[in-house]
Amino acid sequence: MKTKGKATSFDIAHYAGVSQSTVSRALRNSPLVNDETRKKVWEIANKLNYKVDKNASNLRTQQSATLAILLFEDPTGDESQINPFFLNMLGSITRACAKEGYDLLVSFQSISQDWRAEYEDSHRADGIILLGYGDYMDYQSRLQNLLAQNTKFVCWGATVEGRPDLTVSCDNYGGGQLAAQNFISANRTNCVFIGDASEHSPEFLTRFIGFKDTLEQHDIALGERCVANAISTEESGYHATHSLLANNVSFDALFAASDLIAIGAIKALKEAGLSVPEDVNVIGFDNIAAANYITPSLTTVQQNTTLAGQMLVQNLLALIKGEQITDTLLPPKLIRRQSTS
Amino acid sequence: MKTKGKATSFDIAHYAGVSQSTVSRALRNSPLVNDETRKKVWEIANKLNYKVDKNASNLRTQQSATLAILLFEDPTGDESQINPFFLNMLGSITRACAKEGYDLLVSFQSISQDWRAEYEDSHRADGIILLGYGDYMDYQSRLQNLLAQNTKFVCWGATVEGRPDLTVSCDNYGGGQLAAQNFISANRTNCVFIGDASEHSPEFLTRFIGFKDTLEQHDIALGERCVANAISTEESGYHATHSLLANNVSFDALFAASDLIAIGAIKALKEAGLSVPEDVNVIGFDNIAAANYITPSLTTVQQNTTLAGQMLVQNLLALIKGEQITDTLLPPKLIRRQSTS
DNA sequence: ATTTTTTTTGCAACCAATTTCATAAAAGGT
DNA sequence: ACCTTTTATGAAATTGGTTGCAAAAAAAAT
Repeated sequence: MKTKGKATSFDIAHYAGVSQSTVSRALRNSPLVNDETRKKVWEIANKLNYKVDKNASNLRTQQSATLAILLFEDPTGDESQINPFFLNMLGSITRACAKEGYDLLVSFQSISQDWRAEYEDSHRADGIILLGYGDYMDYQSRLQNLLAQNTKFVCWGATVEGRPDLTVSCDNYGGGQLAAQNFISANRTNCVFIGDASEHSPEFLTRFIGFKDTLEQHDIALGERCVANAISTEESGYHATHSLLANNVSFDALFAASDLIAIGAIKALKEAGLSVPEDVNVIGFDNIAAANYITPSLTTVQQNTTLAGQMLVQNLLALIKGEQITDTLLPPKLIRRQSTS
Repeated sequence: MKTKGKATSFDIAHYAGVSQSTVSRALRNSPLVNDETRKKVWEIANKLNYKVDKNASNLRTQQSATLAILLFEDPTGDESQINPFFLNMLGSITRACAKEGYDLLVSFQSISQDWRAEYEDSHRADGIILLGYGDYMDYQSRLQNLLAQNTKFVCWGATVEGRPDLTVSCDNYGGGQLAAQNFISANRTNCVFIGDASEHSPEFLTRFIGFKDTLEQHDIALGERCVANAISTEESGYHATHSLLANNVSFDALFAASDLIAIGAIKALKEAGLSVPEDVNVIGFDNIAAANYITPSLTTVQQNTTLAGQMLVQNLLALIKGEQITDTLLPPKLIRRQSTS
């Protein structure tokens, strides 16, 4: 009982003495087949180590049971280092896909590169998840491609007014509030923000606004000089903080738009002879693994990556099914550690 | 010039005034078509946003242009935390696949679970990459499935004598040597090893043997009591070190089988009032991101994940092509940081 | 026993490409 | 001008399933 090459449904049909259509139905547990027949077919299929050919099946049904994830890398140079936050997301998305019975096609994209692959993948997968798209301005224009193709996709990122795509994001505004509240209750009112607070990085911008609004509600001002531009890397955080200090901006509380920035900032502070948290309280954003390992350990606004992955997949699947869905906002959570007093 | 639904090669054929076969040839740049015709077909294909249907193409050619990676998770409980080393590998494998024009199908497996997916995937992909298989004894028996099916696969792990699968691995023995040499030249001869030094974890075992052999070549003994069993988690490293100290084993140098173990070990040492590196020198293995962030920063044996990913993919592709290939050993490199003097 | 209804089954079309084989067109040789 | 070779093209088979439709078999109703 062994066929050369892989067994096909025809082989099973032959051994079971039924037609190939019946085999197909039996294996998909269609109610149209007799229980006895079904059992016999299944037995033979198992014996032959038979598996449905996905290509044939997908071709016929015009589905792929596959989602694609496009991970845009920060242009940090070092090839092998991916933003750990995205790596976590990748893990949870993979799991969420598996749970739903979907395969996940992973591809990494250089942000600078032309978006060919995202387009290619749109033909291999039922839907796409976009992660870490870099500069929002570039992203926005490229979005048009996907929209024009009527590709189903969801995106991890800020919920921007009038944005044409469907997003899942952390409540960045709320996260900024949490940070501000923490500083206020610790009586640290001399605050700075490190991160790109412009429309180029809507997530950072939203965090900043939540932070700023909350401070202002307590009559604390955040001057222009108290915002230092930085992208989400340790180096960038280091340099931004460094130049802030070099400009004689004095502060006792620092809110970084991401943990990587915060780690760089702490390094700069230490080098300047300032101690954390005594001289400066520091709060980051993301809760990457390193946040718990550095000294002092980093207080940070945690994004629930497990939930995020699930929601991205769930929403995408709903979108594919044609259901009407809306943007999703996930609750942030402040993780208190040593970098705040 | 717009068809309902996705454009097919027939649509292009129609607009170009040629047959569908010619379209297929033209798009694959077959030498059988006239340059003029080819150009015309390409133009129309571009205009129609046409992409070859992978399902149809793969079905016909009986290939998938896809590799699958099976990531076995450590049974650590916390769902969302994946061993960061493997996450890095995932990143570099993804890149290597992209470079070779292959898609990568990712799936996570609970080690305890029955290996169904690996089998399933063997039908969707041309080959499989296995990563982090947990207990080697269990793994070995399950390997038979893959071998029986004549599935093409490569594995990241120790090169074990008589092992039936093809592996790519770091030179674990050499890594152990590096650690020992470092201790010796720092005149630290009271060494311990933390990690499962048994055939259940061949990688760890090999690191241990390289370590031990080198010490013995310098007439330094490593007693039984100086090896504490641990799996690759921070907690496990913490507890192993803790019990070593509780048993009054004294030492001035500690080699951990992985960075996570080392991080846990350092925590235990600190709690016991021992300082690193003054009282105890510590060396880890892997060079995960956290190794650079902890205090003191961790001296460690780096595994080149970028190269590892490339070799895994390259070897697997060679295997698929039917080429004769052999196990690959990658050179380790000692990264000196603060945890050694 | 006969008709009606229900349950199972098989035939054949279909999905979108690749590829073999036959043939038409163009080029080359004498 | 005629035959041979080369080049370019199309018709049709093929890949392995899924599914609409028709028909056969079994069960139920009269």
